[in-house]
Amino acid sequence: MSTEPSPFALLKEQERQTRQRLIVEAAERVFAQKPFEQVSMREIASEAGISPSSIYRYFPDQQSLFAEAFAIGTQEIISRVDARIAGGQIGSLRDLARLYVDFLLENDHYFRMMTHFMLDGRLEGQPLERLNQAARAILELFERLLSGTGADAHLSAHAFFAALNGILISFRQYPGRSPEAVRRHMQTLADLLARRFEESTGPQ
Amino acid sequence: MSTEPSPFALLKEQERQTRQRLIVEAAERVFAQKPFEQVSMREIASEAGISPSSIYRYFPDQQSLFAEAFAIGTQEIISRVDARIAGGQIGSLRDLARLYVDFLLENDHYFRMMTHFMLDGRLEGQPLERLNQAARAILELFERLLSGTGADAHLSAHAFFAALNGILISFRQYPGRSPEAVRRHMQTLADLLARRFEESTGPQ
DNA sequence: TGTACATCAGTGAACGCGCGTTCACTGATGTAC
DNA sequence: TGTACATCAGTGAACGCGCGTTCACTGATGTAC
Repeated sequence: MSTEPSPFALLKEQERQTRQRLIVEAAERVFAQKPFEQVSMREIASEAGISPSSIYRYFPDQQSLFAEAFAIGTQEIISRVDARIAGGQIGSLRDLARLYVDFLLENDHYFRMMTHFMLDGRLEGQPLERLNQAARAILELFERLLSGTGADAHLSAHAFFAALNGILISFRQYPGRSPEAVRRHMQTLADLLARRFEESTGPQ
Repeated sequence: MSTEPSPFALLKEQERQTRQRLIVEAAERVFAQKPFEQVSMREIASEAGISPSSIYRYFPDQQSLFAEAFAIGTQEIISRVDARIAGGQIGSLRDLARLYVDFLLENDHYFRMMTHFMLDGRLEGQPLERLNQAARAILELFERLLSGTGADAHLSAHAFFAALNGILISFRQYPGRSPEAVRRHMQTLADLLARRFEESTGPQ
């Protein structure tokens, strides 16, 4: 039925994807400046240097654009963590916790999107699938590092993952603290948590 | 300078506060039906059986109304916990964790507001003060129950509080689980967490 | 080489919507004399 | 008891705004013959 796509058609398609990518990157730059729920198509277009209507050449609606940005961020965090693991830089739960906290502090818009989707969860289809995959991948990392403790590694991984998210949310606006002090406090709490999870080696 | 307010004036003021309260309660009923960020003044007015403009007789703007609703919810959770403690129903970290998780699962709109303010933090003045007071009160509860473990009770309380919030957020949309299954999973994780914090009695 | 046609990225203007909020007004109640 | 006035809860209509999205159009590029 379908003809083999010509090299020209392929190239065109590639160029199209490149431009699509440029839009997503512009969106990420805007997300870095304000809560992403408040980001409008007009702002993203302006940042990308195109007109708002042009975005609709590449995404059917705002939802899809946001979900794509989120999916890309997810891929990034996973590949970063993978790289560190491959590089042997992550040997303990503590290392992983530290990396996780740092990444989410530095990629605030990604963190906001994650909590947004956790809270409101309007995701569907492929983007939802990607989010769940990412969560599973992270949980597996934690699980692997927890498997030596003798306790139920699966449950522990869930609790630990959730606890780190909670630290990131709960102390984000710690009254009267500078961003750097907040970061230190979060790292201290993450360390404390990791210790609690590492030291308990007894049954159950 | 100021005259003693007459009983009549006092009564009038009381009635005014009662009506103000009715508006807040209407708002809470609407919050129960949808994410509170999506709740409009028109909806609240409709639920309260008044016109939108009437709300402005009682609150200067939407922000203030929402903050008031939040402050009232905060008072409620604290007085509930206090009552249970006075009743001797809370003897362990586990009990407290369980109560906390249950309360926030049952008062979803309150939980959403809490995370909203933690994330966006547009609160100022008195409402912000109330939020911080509430957080401190809860942290003190945790701290008291953790003070026997020998570790730094203050930091542990922070970590534990944050971890519970994280559990509530991270598994809220646990894919493919019924609300009841989600609740059970959260309680399991909260229990696991409490155990980790209780059992570690060594130094540091 | 020249001409007619197809494709498609990009655009400016506009549409329709729901929102928070304001405003001029009504009508009920209480007060002063 | 009657009358003029003050207070204030409540209202319907409207304002102005910014949003996501659509639409008819332009202009550049490539293709067919």
